[in-house]
Amino acid sequence: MPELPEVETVRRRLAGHLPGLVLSDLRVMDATVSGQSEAELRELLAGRRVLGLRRRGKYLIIDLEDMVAVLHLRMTGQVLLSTLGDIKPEGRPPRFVWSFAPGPDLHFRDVRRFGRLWAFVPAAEAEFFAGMGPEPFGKEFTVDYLRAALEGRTAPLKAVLMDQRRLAGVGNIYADEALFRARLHPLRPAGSVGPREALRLHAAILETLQAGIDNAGSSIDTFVDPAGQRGAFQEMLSVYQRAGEPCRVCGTAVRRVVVTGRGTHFCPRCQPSRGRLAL
DNA sequence: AGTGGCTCCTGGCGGC
DNA sequence: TGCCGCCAGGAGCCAC
Repeated sequence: MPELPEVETVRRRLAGHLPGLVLSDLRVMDATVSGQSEAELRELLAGRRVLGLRRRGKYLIIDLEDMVAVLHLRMTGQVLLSTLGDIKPEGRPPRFVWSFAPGPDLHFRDVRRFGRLWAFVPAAEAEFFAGMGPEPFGKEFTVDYLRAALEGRTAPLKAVLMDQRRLAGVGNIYADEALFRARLHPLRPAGSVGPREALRLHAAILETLQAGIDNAGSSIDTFVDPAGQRGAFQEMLSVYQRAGEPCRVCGTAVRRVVVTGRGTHFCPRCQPSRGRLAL
């Protein structure tokens, strides 16, 4: 599940290879990957030089001369670069392929086909990302911002953390891990979080995301970087997908509940509900 | 407006 | 051994 750390891992890898190359051609094997046709995408993108790579939340942004391409990996998206390792054919063809001159091919693989590609002029970018919450590592995401985002809300704390309009980049894995680190119960009403707890949560979000980036992401399911390498953060998870296993801090069995349709993992002892919840 | 439920998609896995 | 049905989840959409 590519979240901010996984997309950042992809961005850093590509940033060492793509800038300066010309996107010479592209082929779309699965038309559902974009609302734009292969011909439209080629018209907009082909022949342009790559200027750089950015990330916004879980979106990967490829800056080209006078044009922007945006890719969302969603659940199972993989970006593979042929110079970084042999791209071995697997059962399913890539959803699209970009060819660079001189040099490598970029394959976008995506088993569950939720990933999406967009292309537009730079002037359209602000509208594209309008309504998206601040970057966790940006200046706007302060403790005060977090407190205001939680204040008065009855929705589960975890649901607010994962709401991309409130905060960009946090998904299911890092929400569970950040809440564990902050010792906060995922089902606490967001508005019940006090000032000291918000301070802990703010630090926990940043520390958890940074640990994910430092370990090249979590390869829980299919995530690999553009060289086909797995991340290592899955080996350090405290609660995510550890239901029934002992908490690494206190030994209590990790519990699993469903919060807004998402598997949610927590330690009932380290993350007490403070009597507000019958759990 | 805030909240929650549904949908997309398919490989993998549990159950019988 | 084989097959059916269910599950995972980011984000958009819809209903209340």
